[in-house]
Amino acid sequence: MGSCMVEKFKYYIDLNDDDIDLLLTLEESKEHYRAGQTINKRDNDVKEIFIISEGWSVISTKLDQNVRSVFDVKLNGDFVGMGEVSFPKHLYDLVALTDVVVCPFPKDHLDAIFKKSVKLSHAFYNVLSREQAVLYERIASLGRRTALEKVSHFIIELSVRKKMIGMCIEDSFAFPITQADIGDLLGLSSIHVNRSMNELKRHDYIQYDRTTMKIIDMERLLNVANFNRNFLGAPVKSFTGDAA
Amino acid sequence: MGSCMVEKFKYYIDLNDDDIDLLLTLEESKEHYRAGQTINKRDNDVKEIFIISEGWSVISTKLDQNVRSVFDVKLNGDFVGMGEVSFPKHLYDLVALTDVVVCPFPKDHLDAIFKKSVKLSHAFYNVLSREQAVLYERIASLGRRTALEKVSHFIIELSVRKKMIGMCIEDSFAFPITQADIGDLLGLSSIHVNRSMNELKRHDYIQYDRTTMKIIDMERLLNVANFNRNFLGAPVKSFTGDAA
DNA sequence: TTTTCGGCTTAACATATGTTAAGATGTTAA
DNA sequence: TTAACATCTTAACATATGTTAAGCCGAAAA
Repeated sequence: MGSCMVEKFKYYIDLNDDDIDLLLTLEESKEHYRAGQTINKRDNDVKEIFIISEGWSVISTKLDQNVRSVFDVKLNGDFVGMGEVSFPKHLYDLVALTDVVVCPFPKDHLDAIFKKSVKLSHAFYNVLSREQAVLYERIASLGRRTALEKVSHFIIELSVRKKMIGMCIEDSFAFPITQADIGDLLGLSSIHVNRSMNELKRHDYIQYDRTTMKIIDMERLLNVANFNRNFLGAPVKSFTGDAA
Repeated sequence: MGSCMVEKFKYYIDLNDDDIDLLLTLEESKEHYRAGQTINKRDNDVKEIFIISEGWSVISTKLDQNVRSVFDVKLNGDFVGMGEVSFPKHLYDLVALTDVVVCPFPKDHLDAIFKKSVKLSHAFYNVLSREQAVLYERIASLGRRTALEKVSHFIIELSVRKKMIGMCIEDSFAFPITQADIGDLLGLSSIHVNRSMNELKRHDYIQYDRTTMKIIDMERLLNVANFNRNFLGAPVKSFTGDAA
């Protein structure tokens, strides 16, 4: 099996052999973590960027003794720490929800990329921009959507992301996340997450158990969520906009 | 008066004469907008990055006929469109709250920067990373804070930002933003923003009128807001962390 | 097999925030 | 000067969401 970074960037830009060689040189061997383990801890030194290779994890932080905020779920193929790499210490915790495999990419290698390849520098910049767009979407969601909309939106977003990596077949995908975690992600109590999910189930929009989520009526779910279909749109391959 | 971009980046990195020349070459003349004008419109072509030179503006989007989400307030010295530049079309509206002066920086010039200066590429990447950290903070705020905490936090954040640009004297600063706009920013109704602000006023934590905000009891306001003092912390000058 | 435990489910109740409406105030336009 | 309009303010009321508590269920541990 090849390089995580190469696989990932092939989606954003056309890599030539030099690019691929450069990336391969800089990559290290995979690391394994168990469900529940903390992969990165806030305030620890930032040593690397990760690409998730397998499993689910979440980026989160404790605001207070009893208050936790979850910022995002990270899946197979996602980058972690793309922005944190500009800071000396980790800003957030990265916690494994399932068993997880990650590809670490040492952060001083990023300096090498910037020196040697304009194209790859662009690519890193673009990844960060896309992450930013997703965060904006989340802000709008948190501020101005009802619980039912938030939950629907979250489920659809996951199905879209899972589909992109071939892990969503017939609108059905693995769903190993706790309702409490979803609450911390959407700014809701776990009880209210439960109410909302069950309402969606009662209407036969979705079906789920402890391990699996299946969207039954995507059309109506999209409607409930008020989902903007192009917010996870196609990537742009350069600043000048000559996309794929 | 010199270049906006140079002024701004001096804060992030040590610019030598070549860097400064490069930035100066690429900068264009300032543009003026009137209060209420839309500076960038969503779906229009992205042509440039801006640095705000004077005045207040907001980044926002309409989710629906009656629903608007405000993502951020942009002040003197702030970048706008640092992430949008990776997309062909604008993702959000940029609206002037007061009369505004901006320094445009054409986006194809960014390509030139990436080709000619590793250091400046780093700097742009770092700016984007810092913006991301602020967005994470906002997400935590929206999801897990009460109205009173949100409003307090917003006022303190503004005072910190205003202080950084020398526009906050004795905890007093210009405040030309509507309670409705604050509501759209914090995910609250304007009525509830009013309730919260007046509660803060009644306790003599703050004092304000249509044009000016003054923090009277910063200690207690920080306490109400549960403000994390280092979230607007010092910048990092390279990925390898050899800060200033 | 039984026990334990974490997560799900539901209900009853509490509360923060939203909504509507009406008047006050200040600012701009005529 | 008056009129028109934005915004702020306050009150009464409606509702979405949070909280507490209790029982249930299924997976892992003993």
